[in-house]
Amino acid sequence: MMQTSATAERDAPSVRQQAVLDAVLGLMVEDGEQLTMDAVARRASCSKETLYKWFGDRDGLLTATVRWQASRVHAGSDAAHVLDGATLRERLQDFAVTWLEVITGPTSVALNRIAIAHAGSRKSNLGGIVLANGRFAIGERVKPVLEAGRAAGLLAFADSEAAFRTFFGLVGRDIQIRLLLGETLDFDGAEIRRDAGRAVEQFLALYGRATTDPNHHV
Amino acid sequence: MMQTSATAERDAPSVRQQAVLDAVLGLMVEDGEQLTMDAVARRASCSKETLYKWFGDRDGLLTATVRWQASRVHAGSDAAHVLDGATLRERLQDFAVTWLEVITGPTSVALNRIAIAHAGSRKSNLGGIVLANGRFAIGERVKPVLEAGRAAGLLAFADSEAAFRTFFGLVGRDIQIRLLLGETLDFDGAEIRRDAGRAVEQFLALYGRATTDPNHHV
DNA sequence: CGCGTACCGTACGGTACGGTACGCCATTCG
DNA sequence: CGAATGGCGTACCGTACCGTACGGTACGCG
Repeated sequence: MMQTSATAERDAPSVRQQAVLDAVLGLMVEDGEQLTMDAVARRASCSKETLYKWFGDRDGLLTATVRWQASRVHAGSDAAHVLDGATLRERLQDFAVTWLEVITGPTSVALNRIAIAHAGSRKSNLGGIVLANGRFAIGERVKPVLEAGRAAGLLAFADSEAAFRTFFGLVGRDIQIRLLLGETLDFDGAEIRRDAGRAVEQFLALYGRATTDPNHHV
Repeated sequence: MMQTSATAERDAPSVRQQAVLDAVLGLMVEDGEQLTMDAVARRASCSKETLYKWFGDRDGLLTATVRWQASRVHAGSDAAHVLDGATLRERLQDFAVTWLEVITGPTSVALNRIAIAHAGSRKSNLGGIVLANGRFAIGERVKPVLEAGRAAGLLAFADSEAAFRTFFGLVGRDIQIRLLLGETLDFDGAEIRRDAGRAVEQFLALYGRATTDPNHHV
């Protein structure tokens, strides 16, 4: 018995399959309750049998969807090993803005809701995937910047993981849990930038050595 | 047709009803998946008919359970309007420890999972109840302390809500989302106290005016 | 003693949903 | 042009679970 496409395992989804996964995301965002296989098939204009052939079962479909969404977030590889104070501040600000934009987006909220609901049971750890591509992915990207900042004498900390976690807390605060619990906070870009700026300033106040260069404007 | 007990609405649950709600909590913690009315009836040694008579429907039972758990958390009313640096630090430390103990507890994790899963749909906002008794309740208790600290010249901030949210972020960081997503972090009391202490120090570093009294030991 | 009340245990109906089977059409390839 | 393949639509099955109905029992009260 050859599986026509073992997409459920690891392969990148085909274009048609991506359309299906986008349909799943759409349904998640609209109403996480009626995320049924029939609804997905209807929305994606495909048959349920195809869904099962491609993704195995419902969990496989959800897992593929989470992976698909995760694969979109990755972007912007990093360079610039030499840091001055302004650049460090700028990089941190970028991370904070990006992170806030992600977690306040309806897709992230819906996806995290599904993953958290699933985390109660044991099978198919969506939570692990979301964590790996969210919290941990951003951590692995921020920590080198922090360490570069330390190497440049701009930051002082012993444990980069601990430093990142503080940064994480200063940026996110109570926003994610409030959104997940159903509160409707509306963030425009200006608000996010303001929040991110405050978080970066606070982080630098806690961990900055030279209080960043004095001739820093705006 | 008189309802024998309109408990579903607002009254405090009877002792027998509390036992039922504790059974629900037990099932939530053990395995949020099989939280079925049959399972609750079996666990609580009562009939399903009684469940429906007392709580109306499944959502009513869940809502009553969330309220019941929420009613337990409230404790320790506050006094001490005059603050010195050591007392302020101690109060904040207490709040941080209490909060960390709550959110890392299995009951809180299970309850938040249920509420978040429910927050996707519209009906019966468990999320609102959890927010009101968790995030917002602790906020309303911390803010007066912060304001007293400001009145005593120990803290400097414009918006007590914003100051509290920073405190919240410094204390919780990524802990809650990681737990909700299924990661198994084990915190003992020592770890929690260490974390709380770090958060308080960082908060005071950001918002403290006089760096708290110099002859503060321990 | 007999009756009502409250509750337990359980069986049942209705329904929603995951998963499967099958008929049909379109495209492609020999 | 005929056959095969892939996929859509749909009907169908089994099951899980919500909500209800019903029989049986213990207890209080006239």
